[in-house]
Amino acid sequence: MASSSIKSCMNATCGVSTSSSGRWRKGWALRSGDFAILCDNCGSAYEQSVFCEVFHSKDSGWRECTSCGKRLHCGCIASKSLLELLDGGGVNCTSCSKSAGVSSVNGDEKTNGFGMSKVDDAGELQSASADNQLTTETKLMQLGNCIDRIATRNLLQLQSRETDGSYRKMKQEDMLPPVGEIASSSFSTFNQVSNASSQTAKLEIHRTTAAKDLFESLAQTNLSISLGSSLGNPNPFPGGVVDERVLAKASSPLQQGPRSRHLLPKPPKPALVMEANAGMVSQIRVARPPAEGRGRNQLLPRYWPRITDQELQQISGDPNSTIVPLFEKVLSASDAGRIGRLVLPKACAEAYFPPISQPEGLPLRIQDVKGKEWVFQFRFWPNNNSRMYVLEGVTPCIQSMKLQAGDTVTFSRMDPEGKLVMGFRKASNSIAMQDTQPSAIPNGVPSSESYFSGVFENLPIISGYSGLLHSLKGSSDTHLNALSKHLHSASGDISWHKSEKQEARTRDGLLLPSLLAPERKRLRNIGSKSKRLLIDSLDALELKVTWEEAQDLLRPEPSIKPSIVTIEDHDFEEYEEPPVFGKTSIFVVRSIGGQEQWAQCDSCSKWRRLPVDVLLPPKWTCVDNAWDQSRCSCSAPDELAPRELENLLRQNKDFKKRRITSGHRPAQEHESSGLDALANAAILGDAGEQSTTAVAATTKHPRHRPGCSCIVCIQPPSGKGKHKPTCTCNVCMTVKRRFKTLMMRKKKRQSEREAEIAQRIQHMSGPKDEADVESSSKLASTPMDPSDNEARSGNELESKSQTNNLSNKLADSGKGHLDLNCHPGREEDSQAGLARMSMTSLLQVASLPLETYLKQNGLASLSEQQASSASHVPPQAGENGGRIDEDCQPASANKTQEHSCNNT
DNA sequence: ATTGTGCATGAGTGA
DNA sequence: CACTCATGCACAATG
Repeated sequence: MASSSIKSCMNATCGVSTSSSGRWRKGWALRSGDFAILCDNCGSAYEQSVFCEVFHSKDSGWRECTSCGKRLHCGCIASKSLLELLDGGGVNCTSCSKSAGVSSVNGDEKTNGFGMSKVDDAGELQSASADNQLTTETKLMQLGNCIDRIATRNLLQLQSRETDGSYRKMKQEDMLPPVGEIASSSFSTFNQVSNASSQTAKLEIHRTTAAKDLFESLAQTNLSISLGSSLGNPNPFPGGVVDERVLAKASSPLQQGPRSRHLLPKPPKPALVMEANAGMVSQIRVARPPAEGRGRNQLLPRYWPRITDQELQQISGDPNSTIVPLFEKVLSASDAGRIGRLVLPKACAEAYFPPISQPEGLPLRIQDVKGKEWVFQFRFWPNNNSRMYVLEGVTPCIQSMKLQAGDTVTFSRMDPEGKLVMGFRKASNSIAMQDTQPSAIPNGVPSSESYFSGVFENLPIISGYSGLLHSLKGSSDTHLNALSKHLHSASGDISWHKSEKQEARTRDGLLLPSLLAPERKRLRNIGSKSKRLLIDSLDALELKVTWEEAQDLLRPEPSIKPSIVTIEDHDFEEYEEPPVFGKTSIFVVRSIGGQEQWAQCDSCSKWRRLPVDVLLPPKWTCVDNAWDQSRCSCSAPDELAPRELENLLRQNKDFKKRRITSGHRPAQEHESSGLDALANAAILGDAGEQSTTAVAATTKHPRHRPGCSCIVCIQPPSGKGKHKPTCTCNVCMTVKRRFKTLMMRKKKRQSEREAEIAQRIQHMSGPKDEADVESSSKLASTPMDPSDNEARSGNELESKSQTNNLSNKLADSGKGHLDLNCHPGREEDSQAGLARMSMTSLLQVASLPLETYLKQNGLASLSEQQASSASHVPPQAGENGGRIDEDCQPASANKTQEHSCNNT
């Protein structure tokens, strides 16, 4: 992975700047809400703010390949001629230009008034159909690419369709055969949106019989279809007749090329998913709604139904019925609120619900997926000169489905009864589907997940995000678990809508931003148009997790020595060289002493023990293991027994899980300050020591929950230096007090345990008993086993001697007794001491064994302290001592010596 | 006081 | 710029 400098966001309005010197500063290069983006070509990392759409700005210097979405930054573009400008607008990366099928895009758009790559697409189709065993991914990709392009270019043009009201009887005004005539018997895989594709394709088929041949041949490849076929309806969505206007539109070259792309609505994610009978392929169904209804209104793509066969069958329950997905809507806060009014998209209401002339409307019977029938009042309010349609009385239904804002309700019609059916999709799945589903990348590029890994194979982060994907996909929503499963069967996915594909590709390619940075289009799809819903909790999760992952992985070149820069009394390690993405490793804290880092050899996959302070390059092998000469070769045996290794990995996995889980907390929680992180580290130090090993600490705020608006949680992100070290604002004071409290708490626990252990030893003699103590201390997750401390202190004293100054200061401040609500106005010295420490040092201090910490800081031993405090501290102080009393009042009667103010 | 109802407003979006 | 629609808000109804 090439490295490059982290730079400020290129969007002038973003204002993100990480380093005025242009150098990368460890721990400061990124801040919450920012993340690195990588050039797909050279891997250079650039910083991008979450919300500024650098990549969407043509002035940014970044361009996306129109075909594959590859992002290339200006440097690459300039130096390597990586882009081919298309006549129709947009750009192609050279690889796409060279690859079969795409190279013709230019010509298509120039020569074909319909913007269809008539000849080439057909050629592609033919080529694809030449082999009925379309089993290779490449061919699927090609096919997907082809169909995708067709669909993309024509999707919008097909939105205006006119029917006689019955989806089974279509007007033949355009002299086009019904879709079914062409595709029903054969090409049964197109779903509704892809139905548009098929209809689009139909246009072409009409003109190129070769394409039809292809479809027919495709049918022989066991590509099965969608709703219609699966439910016995040969023509699931025959509403698609292209009317004259459409044809006229389609005839307009103006509609083609870049404009069409630009206009391309956010399509249903898996615009076209083929379902192989072999079961290898996902069958996410994305449907255009049937073009029927009175309104003739074009449905915004955000309302297009996306329903899987499973969902449909679940809805239907009756194999003789045909479910016609009508539309869906992501619930807004007000929809899901207690008001019980679900705002219906006007076009949908007018198209698919009974016509109402009076505002009072009429009761509407809608069946849910369980077969339960609900009656809602379907009505409208006059709104300006328009109407606003609502379903009233939906609260019970919403509640029974356990839906909330961000979840999706789907409306379908069960034919021939014409019964309305309401389904739902939980937001997690929705997001999983929308954001993480693998896309079939054209030109032989593997589906997103593999592409993910392929492009970033050197980036351990991939697995992490992959894990995130999986976790999202693995949502508990029973209605879409099947869907989630399908998401993993990426290899079979054939095609996506082009823009969708690009988005997916872009996201995938972006890696960090892709998951983290909600694109505008995507946001639009996720929820409302309102900014209020732009970031839901899961988005926040993604953002935070990714950012943290990025922080974990951005590291200096191992050989580079930093210069220390003091900024606002904070020491930063500053590097001339840009960061690299380092190899992930596993940190463990052994109860028997010391911390360890374990890394896996890229060559032999053996795990090697490393010093904790070692930063590894992205590629690392045993040969590079300069720290253990006995294991500096891949031939050297594993140091870990399989069981130990398993344990190690499992704990690492658990840690990641915890991390992801905690990522569900509001963004604010992640934005703990450096001191907060330190305090948290202290906590995690406790927690981590509760087992034999502990994996690295997190900066998450452990004691606050979603919605917490406490002074700590609401503080700004770290790294921006909004609070000076001498700042005595409530936030800073609270954080500092908290840290001290935590240290004291740790100390107290330690002393209690030590006393307990001493007591046991006293009562139980003999080596067996000692062993029991040892084991029980581990099993009972007793942190800070004194023997451990002794064992570890030796190691750590040396390596962490640098932290002694800080520790002394911490200890000084810690000598006082704590009251989190007091205002230690004369704390500045200790604060300054804190602030001057690098985060690394702070974290190290926080993870020091208490005994070491106390010794280093000249504190009395625990037993001594206990003895002395016992004589001074009133009984109630002891009762409170175990908890952090952040809320205690300065004037509290509880204000014991232990909690007395530091400013005394 | 709480909940329900209907309308108004304005951000966001597509054409 | 017109339109959609999420939500705010005032007023009414109800407990």
